[in-house]
Amino acid sequence: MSTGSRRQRWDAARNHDQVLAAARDLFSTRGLATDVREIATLAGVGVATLYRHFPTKDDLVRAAVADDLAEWWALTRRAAAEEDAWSGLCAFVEQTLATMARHRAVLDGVMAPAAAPAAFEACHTHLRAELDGLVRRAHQQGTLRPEVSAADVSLLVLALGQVVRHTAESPDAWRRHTHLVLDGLHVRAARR
Amino acid sequence: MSTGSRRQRWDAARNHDQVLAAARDLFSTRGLATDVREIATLAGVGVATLYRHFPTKDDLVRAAVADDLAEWWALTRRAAAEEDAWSGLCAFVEQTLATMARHRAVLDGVMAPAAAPAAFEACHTHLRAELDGLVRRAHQQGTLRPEVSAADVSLLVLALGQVVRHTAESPDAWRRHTHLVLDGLHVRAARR
DNA sequence: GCGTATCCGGAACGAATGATCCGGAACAAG
DNA sequence: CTTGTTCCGGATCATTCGTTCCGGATACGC
Repeated sequence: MSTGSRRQRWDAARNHDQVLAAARDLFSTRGLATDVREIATLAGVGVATLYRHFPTKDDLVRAAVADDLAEWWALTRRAAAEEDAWSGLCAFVEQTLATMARHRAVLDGVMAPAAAPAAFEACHTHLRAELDGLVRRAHQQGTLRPEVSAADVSLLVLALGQVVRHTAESPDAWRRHTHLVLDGLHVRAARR
Repeated sequence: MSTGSRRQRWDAARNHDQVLAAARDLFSTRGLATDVREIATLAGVGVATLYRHFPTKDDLVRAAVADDLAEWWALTRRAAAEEDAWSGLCAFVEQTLATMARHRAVLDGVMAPAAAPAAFEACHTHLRAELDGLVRRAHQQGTLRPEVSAADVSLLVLALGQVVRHTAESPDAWRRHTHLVLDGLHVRAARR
């Protein structure tokens, strides 16, 4: 975890890691609005030290969520590759929301209309890109209602993020709600 | 519109009305985060005057949204009284979202988890109360999928509020999306 | 141990924003 | 017009939060 760059003091590297750990902790439980001072305090460090390692709060956010975003994207890529596009779509949505539920900063960053830090620039693009193929395949397989576009699903994810925010303490609640809504977009054998 | 209280200077009453009008304007277009100074400026008045008439920003918000909330509640009550519970439910949701789309402060106030000003205290309660009856009747009439509870619809409204926020410029977009999702909760003749 | 380059921590800055103060202007009564 | 009450407006306070500064402490090479 410590930076491999040469010529750095031992305690500096330790502080870097402690700040990063504290940032991950607070950002994931309290969201993007977390005060930088709190992070520094939890890390047992002064604000200046924090800023020495991460010149901007945005940099800190980026570093704190990088792993989670990477993991999220890996999960969604896997979901998008599923043979059955419908179950892939469900997995995609559920894993996206699970990521948001686990890491409130991701929730904040993805859901914020425009005030989102640069750390989340690529998220919407990524979302749309993966969804495009998945939705197309689901339409081909006839398991997704034909009026539903990729943009619709993308919006739906943001909308369900709001559900996650209001039921953060019980994962079952948002999961149930998500399945309820997704089920409404499903074309079952019983219909038609 | 001017306060009926006796013994008030005419310019004070005029200022009261101008502040209220400015507040309505900016709160509805920019949301709750609007700076109080902007409102005062638009009203052609100093901040102190604003605070003289509305001792707190929260009071100002309350006054600015009171009519809209009343109108919203009237609309939803009417929707809740419809014979066909399903179309009543759809009207309920759509009118709620239309209110939020028209008045961003209402959107902010209702969607905010806990930071909502006191002006929106009763909203969730009201929402739930009206939805309870509506959902029960829809279940009796067999037009709403049986797993869907009033709490689900309540959450759904908040979720769709996020859609409104992301498609604020085009009312068609959120309306279409809303119908898409609602349609998924509908029990049609074709199913079962 | 000692000197030096590196790093640290808390105070302080600057901007945003809700709220208050006070000298003076505007209105109403006679 | 005079006078006294009411009201006004901009400066100001207080708080929050991202960010920077600087005197002092610390680790590392010898």
